[in-house]
Amino acid sequence: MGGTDAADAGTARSRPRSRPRPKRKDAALNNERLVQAAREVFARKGLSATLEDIAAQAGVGVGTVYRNFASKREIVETLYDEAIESALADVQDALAIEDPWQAIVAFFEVTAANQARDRGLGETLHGPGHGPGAAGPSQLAAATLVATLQPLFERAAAAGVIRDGVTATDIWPIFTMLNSVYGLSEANPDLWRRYLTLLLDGLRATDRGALPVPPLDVAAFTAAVSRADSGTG
Amino acid sequence: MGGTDAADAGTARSRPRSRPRPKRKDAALNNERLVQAAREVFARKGLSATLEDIAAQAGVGVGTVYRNFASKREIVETLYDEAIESALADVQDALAIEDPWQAIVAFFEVTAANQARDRGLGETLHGPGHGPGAAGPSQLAAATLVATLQPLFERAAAAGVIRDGVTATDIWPIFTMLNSVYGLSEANPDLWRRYLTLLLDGLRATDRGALPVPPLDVAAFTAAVSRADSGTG
DNA sequence: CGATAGCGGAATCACCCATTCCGTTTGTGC
DNA sequence: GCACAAACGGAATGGGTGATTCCGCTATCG
Repeated sequence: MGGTDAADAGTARSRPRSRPRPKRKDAALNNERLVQAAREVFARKGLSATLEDIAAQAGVGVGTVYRNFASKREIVETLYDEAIESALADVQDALAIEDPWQAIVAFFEVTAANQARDRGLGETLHGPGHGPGAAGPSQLAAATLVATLQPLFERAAAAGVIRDGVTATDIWPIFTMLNSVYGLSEANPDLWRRYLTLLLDGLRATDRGALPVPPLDVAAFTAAVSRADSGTG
Repeated sequence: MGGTDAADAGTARSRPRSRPRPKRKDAALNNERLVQAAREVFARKGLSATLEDIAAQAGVGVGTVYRNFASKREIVETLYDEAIESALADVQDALAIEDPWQAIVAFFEVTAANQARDRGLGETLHGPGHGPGAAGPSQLAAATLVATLQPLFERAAAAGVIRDGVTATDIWPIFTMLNSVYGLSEANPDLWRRYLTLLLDGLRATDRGALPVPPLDVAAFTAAVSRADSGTG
């Protein structure tokens, strides 16, 4: 095996004197091309897309994928490294909005739109993940996200614009639901907005009575997030 | 390989005279026990549960499963044969309720509760299914279901109790969303009711403005249902 | 040109699960 | 009890999927 292929793809250079070869031009191109391809494929098919899909999309063979990345997991991490920070930033953006209710609406719309556009993102933010490889500090991330969201919800509660009893932990189930609906109809890629509207209208302060079941408390929330695995149970 | 094992398991009895062997007592028990085990396992884990799970639950070996059923699919069909009729019956029950809005609420609650209780049921009603085996006339079933639901929604629309623009095809995405949320927290098996309430309150006639995106039309609906496959796309 | 980094993609490996096979156990009829 | 086939358990098999590795071939660089 080549041995030191993947890792130092971008580092290279520092060869003592008389380095026999610099680096082939086409090889350099491929790295960039692969990242792009992976981005597209994961966005479209989710993290369970195969490396062959990605290679094909990049117009190369699978071997080349491994010359640029040590494993599938590494690709995913490369792409979705900042996913969580990005989501947290969305919360901050939302907090910057004056109107407490509009802030919440904006948060959901932006975040959902991102996840609708990029299925891999949604799966990354969702926990241990559905693909073989995926895993991560998602419990931590989720907990952080909830903590960050707290002010958004508290502000809305204080302003009386959000339904009684709605808490930040409600976002997990809500995004789970939205996730399931993003790809329902190819002909109708924005269909999810319809159901987000339904949900938001349900979240809004209302005279229609209390919610029938309490939300997840933080412990249950964390538990739910960490065992978030696909199908079987 | 007894040959004629599976099919006639429950028929027996009428042994003229001098039949070599009647049927072993324990064998008869196992059939019933297996059905029960399958019911429980599919309810808990969904249709992707393995036959080994079922065998274990029944306290027998896999071989015995095959002595009672020709294949996994046959088990599924045995158990969920009447699933669709049952769902249609729920619609009829709902139509029997005077109040048009309460009828809709009742329909969703009953149906969702059934699917929450039995994950296999939800998957069966959901289309081609997530497991290797599953498949079926689900497009047809779904179309039938929508047709059957039509009166329920039309009546509510006529009474002005349902939000403008909500149609029977909306049930597909809604149940898809609910499906994703049934098992979120083991500590909180009724959590889904919280989100169903949110959705129902969104569906109710409201002064909060129109929905942002049109629903699936019947064609798109059918398309969506038939390609309802799991993750990857 | 000649050496060789890089390449494509077939072959491997690792899992997973339905289904089949077969030696062993266990009711049954005598 | 006894003989025997029905039933049984569960290991072996077969097919499928997808990540990862290997290797002969090719294109680039000096």
